[in-house]
Amino acid sequence: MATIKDVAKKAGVSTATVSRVVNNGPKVGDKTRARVLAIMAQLGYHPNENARALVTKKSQSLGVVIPDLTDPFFASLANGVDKIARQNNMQLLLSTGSISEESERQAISFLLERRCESIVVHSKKLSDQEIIEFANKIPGLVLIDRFIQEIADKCIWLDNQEGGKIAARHLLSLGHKQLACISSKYKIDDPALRFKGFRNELTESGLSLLAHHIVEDEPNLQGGEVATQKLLASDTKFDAIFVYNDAMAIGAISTLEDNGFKVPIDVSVIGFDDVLLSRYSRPKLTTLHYPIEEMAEFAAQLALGKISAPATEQGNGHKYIPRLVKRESTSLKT
Amino acid sequence: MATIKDVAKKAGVSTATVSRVVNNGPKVGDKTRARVLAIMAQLGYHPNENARALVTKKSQSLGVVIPDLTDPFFASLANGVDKIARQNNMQLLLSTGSISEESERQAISFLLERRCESIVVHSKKLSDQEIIEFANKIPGLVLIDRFIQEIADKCIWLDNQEGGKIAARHLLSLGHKQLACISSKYKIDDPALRFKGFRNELTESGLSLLAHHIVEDEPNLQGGEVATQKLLASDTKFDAIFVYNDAMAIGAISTLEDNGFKVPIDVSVIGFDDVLLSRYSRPKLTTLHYPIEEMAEFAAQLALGKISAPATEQGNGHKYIPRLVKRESTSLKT
DNA sequence: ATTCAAAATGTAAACGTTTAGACTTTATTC
DNA sequence: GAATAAAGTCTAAACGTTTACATTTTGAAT
Repeated sequence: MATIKDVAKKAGVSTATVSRVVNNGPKVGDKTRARVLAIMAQLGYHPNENARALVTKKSQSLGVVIPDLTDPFFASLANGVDKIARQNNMQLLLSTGSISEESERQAISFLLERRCESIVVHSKKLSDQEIIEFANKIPGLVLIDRFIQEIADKCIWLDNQEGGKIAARHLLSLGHKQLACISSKYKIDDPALRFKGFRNELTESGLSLLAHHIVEDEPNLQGGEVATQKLLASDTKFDAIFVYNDAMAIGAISTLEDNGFKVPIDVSVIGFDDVLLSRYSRPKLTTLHYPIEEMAEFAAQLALGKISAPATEQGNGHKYIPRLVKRESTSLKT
Repeated sequence: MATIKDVAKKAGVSTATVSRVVNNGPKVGDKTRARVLAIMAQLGYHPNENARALVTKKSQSLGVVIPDLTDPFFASLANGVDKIARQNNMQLLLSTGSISEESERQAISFLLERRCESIVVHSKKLSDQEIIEFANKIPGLVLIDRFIQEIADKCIWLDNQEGGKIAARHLLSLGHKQLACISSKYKIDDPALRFKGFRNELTESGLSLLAHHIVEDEPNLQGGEVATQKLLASDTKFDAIFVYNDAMAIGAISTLEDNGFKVPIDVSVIGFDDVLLSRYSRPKLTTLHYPIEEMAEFAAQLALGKISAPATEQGNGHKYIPRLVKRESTSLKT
């Protein structure tokens, strides 16, 4: 692979001049520029970005850490970041760190070691402390889907608890009284907060949510099916289900219908996230819109320092509120 | 950010020794190793991967070029590659090059400039010639979802034409005679080959496929809806539709049902790809399984040189055949 | 022609690593 | 305790760039 020296020698100029041509630098004559360009093409020269990053201390890339590529939710997140990266002529550096402490650490380290100066991190397992340390090392680190007080102005997050509350109000307003929940088996904050908000609202209405009203499984389509089977196998009576996310909700509806329940006639189902899929399932899913792509774009701009940082108003960081999207999977209690 | 020199100085050893510790090299005493390790932790030292890549000419990463993150098909592809990367302790370097010649070129160049030595490329727009040139520069480049004779043993591809043939046979065997097609508006090989295989098979059965039997749109859910609306708006009669991919097929079913058609009673619909979604739509989608994740894993291994390369048998490269998955969206003509 | 500023180009150090090869210390054997 | 092998450590060059600063060239103004 040709280097800048090869180009310089063949063009009869110094590497400094070639470098200026490569970077569209200012002080270089027209004929020289043309000659160098020609030779670059002839030699198939591609600058070594590692060398360049080493000396400039810039990586020209925007990093993003997510657990998993196949989950459409994270795909949207990554896509939002990618969009901003392109707008700024940078490339996406994607690092997957499936939800485990060690792999999240590795994923961030990977970016750090490449001296990626701006990164959007989704992390559920790392301790607050460790994330704060990373943030101190990387000025352009922002945290998405999580709130840590000490670095509030670098946090872009969704108020999950409020989401649970909104879901509860919706179901209650439809006249449902026997509520069940399908949750994720993973012990991260999100499900806990969603169901806390949900339960609080029920309590205010004099209803309660008992342990056997909540079943858990993997937060995906299959998990929704399995969880619903568990729910059906128990004696629990329910006329509405609040489900952790859309994928599970669709799995739940699938299983309910396979077992002779009509949604929403017999059971109302409400999901969370509003992934594209929810608009195309039958019945169309009522859910809470999680503006993840918008949040990701905001996060990316923040990471790149493109935003003059309205920062934290109430010390809340950048908080987003989910929005109820009424479709067809919930209806008035019959 | 601490460098190897800082660590060396503080530990009272040379950078060579620190380097050996960092890389788990052999010739270093136990007490020294322990001391260096301690100091590394204390200083929060993270090796500069750019410098390392510069001198070793190894990037420790596995590249993948895909058009888009939000398409579940490509997400699966990337996921397959990611899986192999992890197995080999490498990180994924993902480069998106939405389907345009220039952005595909940029995406590959990005990887090349980082001296990523193994890359899995999905490219539809670059000319054969240009891809061959890249392949010559990068020994570890493999091409997925496309076949180029000159680099046959680096190609992992699916026989789309055979897929079209299988779809046609299936529909014919169910007694359908009035076939329509919904295609992608993008002029790449895949739809062309799928419908060529489909048409050929019809011709053999004495049926024909005329221009007005084929409508095109964006290859996504919305596109499927729009295309179906076009089909309904025309006078074309049809009792079965072969759809370019699952996303469009689900959009199509959605629109058909909104217009009073029952699937599969009134119209059979067959998709292509077998994305996860197809198992959860209602009715469950009959489709052709595209083993993209398996192919991606194979491609990644090939790129990494982990496979002793059974290479090309018939000069066909690594060819995969789609498999019919019968579910609920097709049925006997009533 | 001479002067001088501006433009073009070159020189060389620096970025943070790895790794041959040289050197030093330690342990083993007699 | 000498000889030697083995283990540990260091020195210094190299990787491919960028970029201050120095130098040369050009051309306009006199």
